[in-house]
Amino acid sequence: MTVFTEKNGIFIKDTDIDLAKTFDCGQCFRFEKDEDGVFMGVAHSKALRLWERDGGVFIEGITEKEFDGLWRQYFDMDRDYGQVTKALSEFGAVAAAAEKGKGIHILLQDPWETLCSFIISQNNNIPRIKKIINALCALLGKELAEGVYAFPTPEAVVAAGIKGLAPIRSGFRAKYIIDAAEKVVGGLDLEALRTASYEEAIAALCMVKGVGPKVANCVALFGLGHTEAFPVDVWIKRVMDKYFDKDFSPSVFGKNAGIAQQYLFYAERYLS
DNA sequence: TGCCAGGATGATG
DNA sequence: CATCATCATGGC
Repeated sequence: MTVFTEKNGIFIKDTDIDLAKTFDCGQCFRFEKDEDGVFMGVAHSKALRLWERDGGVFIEGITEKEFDGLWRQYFDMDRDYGQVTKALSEFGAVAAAAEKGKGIHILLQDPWETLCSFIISQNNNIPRIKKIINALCALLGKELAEGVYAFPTPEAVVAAGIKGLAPIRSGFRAKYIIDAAEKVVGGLDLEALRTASYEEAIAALCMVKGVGPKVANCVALFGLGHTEAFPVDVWIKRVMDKYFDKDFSPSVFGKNAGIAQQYLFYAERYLS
């Protein structure tokens, strides 16, 4: 991967990232592609526009310094994803997952936003999840540009209260969102869970109402960077039982086990 | 343990 | 067109 500075942004050459799959694989709810192939969304309180071009990716309006300071980690550009797909492809039943998932990168998202988003995602479908999150941002988030809103701070959510959240129509999840916001404002240090063990992070996240092992696993993977975890006792077990041999061990994926998990999730709709 | 909590969506009758 | 099951679930 090489980064070049251009007139109004940076161009990343020699990367295997596929933006459509990365934004559409269920890890992220805030990016949309327009008819010209431009992806627009908000991450880490910045409005972003980017697109694929000449076998690489152009990101508008950022410098190389900003890329190295934040976006390189956000887009997980320094991992060898070839290793993940190679490991997956060695299991006959899920070789298709490796092929389908090729190009997915695991985004390192803001932990609070990730926690909130996956509380909203529980027992829910992607169109409605996106709708609720967009409504939440428009209601309580800072306006970054015309009609473009940052994800609201936990303080803003606490201030709104459960009645204040009524317009976003999150249903029974509103009380969980409030509890998460109160705990974060009250000192739950999500950043600190990045360096904690996966088990400690899960335990801490499950203290929040509405957060069980599945939601916690998503937050640990997408918001905290726990890419090494492949928890066989949550959702993934269903897929494993279906596609893997009984003696399969996720340890073959090493530090990329959590990423293999996401490839399977993305590909599962194509495996039958 | 089983039932319940929005509402969108796609399958089925 | 109506009805139903499902949803990366958790709480009580």
